[in-house]
Amino acid sequence: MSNRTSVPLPRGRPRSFDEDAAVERAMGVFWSRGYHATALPDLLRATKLSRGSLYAAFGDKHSLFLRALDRYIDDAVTRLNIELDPRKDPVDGLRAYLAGYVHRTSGAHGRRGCLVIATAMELAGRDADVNRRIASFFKVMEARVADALSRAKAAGKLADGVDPANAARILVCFVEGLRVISKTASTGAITHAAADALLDRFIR
Amino acid sequence: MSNRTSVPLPRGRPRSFDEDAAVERAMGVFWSRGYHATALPDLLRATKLSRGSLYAAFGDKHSLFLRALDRYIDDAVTRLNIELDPRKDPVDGLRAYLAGYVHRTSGAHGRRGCLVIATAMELAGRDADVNRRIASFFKVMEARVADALSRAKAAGKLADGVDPANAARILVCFVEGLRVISKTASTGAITHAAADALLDRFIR
DNA sequence: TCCTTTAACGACCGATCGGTCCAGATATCG
DNA sequence: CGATATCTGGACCGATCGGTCGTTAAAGGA
Repeated sequence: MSNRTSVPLPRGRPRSFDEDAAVERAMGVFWSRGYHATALPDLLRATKLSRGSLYAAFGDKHSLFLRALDRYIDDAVTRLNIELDPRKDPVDGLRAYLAGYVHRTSGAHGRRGCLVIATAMELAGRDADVNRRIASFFKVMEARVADALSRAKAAGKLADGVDPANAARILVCFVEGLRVISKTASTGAITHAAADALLDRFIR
Repeated sequence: MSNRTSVPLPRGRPRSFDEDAAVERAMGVFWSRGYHATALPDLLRATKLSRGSLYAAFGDKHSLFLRALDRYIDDAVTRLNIELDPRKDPVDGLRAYLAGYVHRTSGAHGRRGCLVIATAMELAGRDADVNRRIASFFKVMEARVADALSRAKAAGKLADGVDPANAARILVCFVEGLRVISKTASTGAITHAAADALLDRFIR
């Protein structure tokens, strides 16, 4: 059973560009420049599309931005699901999670910042679509971390008196704060040591 | 000895508006909307100035923004110096510091966000003037917190194995991360509990 | 009171914004 | 091959951007 949705077969000239690749390139531009500072010509240059093609494919700048943001968040959630996979050791997972952020906030990587945070600060207050996506992302991340901490606690690996929910919020705020200060500071070994020290306060 | 700098006395019509108050109102607009999303008419409405007056007084939008950012940072550093005053008990100071951020990130306050973080994400990568100010601000904050922690350690109030420099970076990242997630989430009691739990891991 | 000096104002500027539309190219199908 | 459908590039649109400048109003000093 091909042609599942009973849509008539396309007849004319087929699309000659990869839509997902265009979204990814657009994501890169928004990531580097932010929403307002990204002008149409920037997006056209990055996607190698003409105005007409871009508007036909994506509707408008805002819709393309949402596609790019979704892509960025999907990537992050995928990474999260791998690092904090319930089938793996939760403490190892938390170490990998923190190590990932330390790496991503070091040097030039760090200075590029984070599209989610930049968007939260630039648009979340005045854009319901954006707000929903970002609130959901932070919620998912905190839930994944809390789950890993709960499993660690059940395995007797948490220090006395550590509450998984509180510790999860602490860890999430820590890594997001890392991304903020690494926009301007070169956070190298100190950050690595800080991440280790923080986790060591929680595990037995 | 009046007229110290041998500047000729002003002769014509004196300025009829308060420059500092105008900077403060402009700061509020940039704080709420961000740099790029703030248009001249927004600033004119907020400051009750005409285009001509605003440009005569402040040069251009970017210069006015730097004035506003400096004002915001000065306020924050002043608060920091009060909360973490070396003459006061360092642990009380750290509690006040965290409590201030918890309060400032709750409810509607939280959703307004933080001008420093928003600016870091929006402009720091491409604006050296901005980058310098923000890097310096984070450095000052981390230094003040580290100093308080060092004093606490000297007073025997720190838990075993806590390094003031690492703990300072952790606390700064935590509070900045708080500001990020509170842009979209309503962080109420959980955040308060998390802040308490974090500090309790460091003090004896 | 008159003159000098400066602030205040808003019309106006070129550039650029996001977005539309059309003419021409091109690929597929009957 | 011809008909058809879609893509492609860029001319073009009104709106708005940040910024300038000539005019007017007002406040001393002489």
